[in-house]
Amino acid sequence: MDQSETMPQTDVMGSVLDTFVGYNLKRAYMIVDSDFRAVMADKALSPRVFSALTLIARVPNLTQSDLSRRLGIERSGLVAIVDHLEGNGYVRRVPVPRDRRVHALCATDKGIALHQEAVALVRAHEDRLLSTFSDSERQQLISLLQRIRNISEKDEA
Amino acid sequence: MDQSETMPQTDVMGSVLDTFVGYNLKRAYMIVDSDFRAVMADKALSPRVFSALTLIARVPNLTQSDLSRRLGIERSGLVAIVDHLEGNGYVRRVPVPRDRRVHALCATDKGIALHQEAVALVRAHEDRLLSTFSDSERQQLISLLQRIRNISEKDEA
DNA sequence: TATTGTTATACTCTATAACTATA
DNA sequence: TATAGTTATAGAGTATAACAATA
Repeated sequence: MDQSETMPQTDVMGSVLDTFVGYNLKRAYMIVDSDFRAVMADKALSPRVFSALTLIARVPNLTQSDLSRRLGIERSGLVAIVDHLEGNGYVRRVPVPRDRRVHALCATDKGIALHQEAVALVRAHEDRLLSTFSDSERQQLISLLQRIRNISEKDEA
Repeated sequence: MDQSETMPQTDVMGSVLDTFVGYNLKRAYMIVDSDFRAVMADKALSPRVFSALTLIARVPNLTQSDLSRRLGIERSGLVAIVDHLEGNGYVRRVPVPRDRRVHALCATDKGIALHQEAVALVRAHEDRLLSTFSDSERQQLISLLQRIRNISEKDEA
């Protein structure tokens, strides 16, 4: 009788958990996320605020609904983010005459400046954290992660 | 004068965000995490409870401190997880005579059975979600993610 | 003194539902 | 009716600090 059918193997060093993509994804995500927060703490930019500012700075006249779709978060969750950016003078909610329900999100000069500083800081943070990765390995990782992102876009369509 | 020095490029299709490892990591993580939760909902196993049960089932006589170090979460956060597993009869906190501070965590037969079902379900969930990945691509992704995990272990040491 | 498990607490991110004002 | 922005609320997950029991 094969014991493996009735009993899980004990694993002392390499855990079964390490064979799951999801577990490795989470652990890696938490490391990168936590380093990001440490680096950006004095700019008061969390990952989500950074992402929002980046899109607002680079895509003119985004609406909040556009932005929520792009970032994959709910409209309701975006309100606090835009409040924060507007409260610190990085972004303005500009009324749109042809549809008075929507606000166009426009980065101020101060917002553009912060965006540029922030991108440089985030690049430096990733360069340092991933200093043992070759350019090709880093690109490979990004491609594989984008494959996962694309799977879910297919499901939605 | 080079405009790229003073103005960020606008990006309409592929965003700068897509060039950051962290952003892709987060988006991919959220997709896998959300699919995991949907699949495991009727077993009431969140990712963290699944991970805890898996280690408890496979590593005999773990203490909570051991487990928290293995999972990379605080001891305080583990209490609710073990409470949940113990409350449902999957795990017992067994007193250890030689050190009365610690509890050995032991999976019950019911816990072992759930663990085995759960591992099969999680494997199926990843096989389905990553069905466009070859075995080698999947292993490559895991290896790259483990490289990130190892970076941080180095920092801790 | 240090460690184990625990409690209390708070913060971030996220989601859902319902509201309002427009269209 | 449907959509944009908003509010209220709740639920995970995480972290920090402090405590009692024990080493």
